[in-house]
Amino acid sequence: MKDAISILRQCDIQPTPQRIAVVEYVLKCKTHPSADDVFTHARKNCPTVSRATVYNTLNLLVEKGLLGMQTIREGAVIFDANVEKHHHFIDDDTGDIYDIPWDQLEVKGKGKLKDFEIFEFQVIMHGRRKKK
Amino acid sequence: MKDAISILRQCDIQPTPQRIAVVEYVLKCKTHPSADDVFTHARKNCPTVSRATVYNTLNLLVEKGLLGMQTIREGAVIFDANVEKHHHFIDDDTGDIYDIPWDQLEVKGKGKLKDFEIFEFQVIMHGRRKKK
DNA sequence: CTTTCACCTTGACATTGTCTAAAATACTAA
DNA sequence: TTAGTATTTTAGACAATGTCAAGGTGAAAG
Repeated sequence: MKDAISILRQCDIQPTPQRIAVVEYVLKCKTHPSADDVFTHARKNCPTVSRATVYNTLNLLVEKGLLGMQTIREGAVIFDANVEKHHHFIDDDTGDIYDIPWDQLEVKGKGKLKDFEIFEFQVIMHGRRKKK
Repeated sequence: MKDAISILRQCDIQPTPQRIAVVEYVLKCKTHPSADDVFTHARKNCPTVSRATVYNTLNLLVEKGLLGMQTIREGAVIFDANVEKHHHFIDDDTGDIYDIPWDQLEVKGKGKLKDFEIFEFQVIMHGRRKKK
């Protein structure tokens, strides 16, 4: 992955130490962190970063298309470094969220919804991940 | 629709005036109200009902299967008097949420997800409702 | 009448998220 | 370099969502 500074520059965002700390965590995070998760981890590399800056930076990244935002869990929005289209599976036991590749599922019948213009869609599944 | 008192009795919930006010609004509501919406409307019929009682009653109804709960909108959980399986369409302009009948869409490929045991799923769509 | 029990209310509390004012920092131009 | 301007950051206030505990109310049973 490109380094945080190039990524920010490429999107016309000034790379400050605070933003770098946020980007370095959130864009290489394999899980689906909440804003507070990002705040906690960003503090490790940049102990002075404030909550407001974390929120500002996350919103900036989402605006620029570098980060996905999902409202599939109760209580807090979660962020997703994977900005490719994909579906989501939520393990109800652990709360873990898994990305499901876009081409694994096919949704048929959207053409029948004459009253609706669909910009985007996804399948949300709940269940339990099988033990290996 | 059956009256609120019978519905509550049928589920072994004591029908108090507060609970009746909540049930009467939320179970005949065609939209997808938040807990606060329910609170506001229940107050009209029962001006002393408290926020805590509204939350308690809503959680009871969800437990008993009389009410659906969805976490598809930012900021607050929404409730759904329609407890049949269905999909959801969210109008990004207005924030309105529409139920999409279950048999209008078909999701194929779930069998390929060998690592996951799916309890339930739905399609969430975002877009704009076409003007008539 | 008193006890008991379920219920309700109030208010405290934690969490998420936004906003503002002021301080700190970083660019720009002479 | 220095002054001036623009951008960022911070701390704290604030509002909204939701849960919880403590105490109050009221009805039924003995």
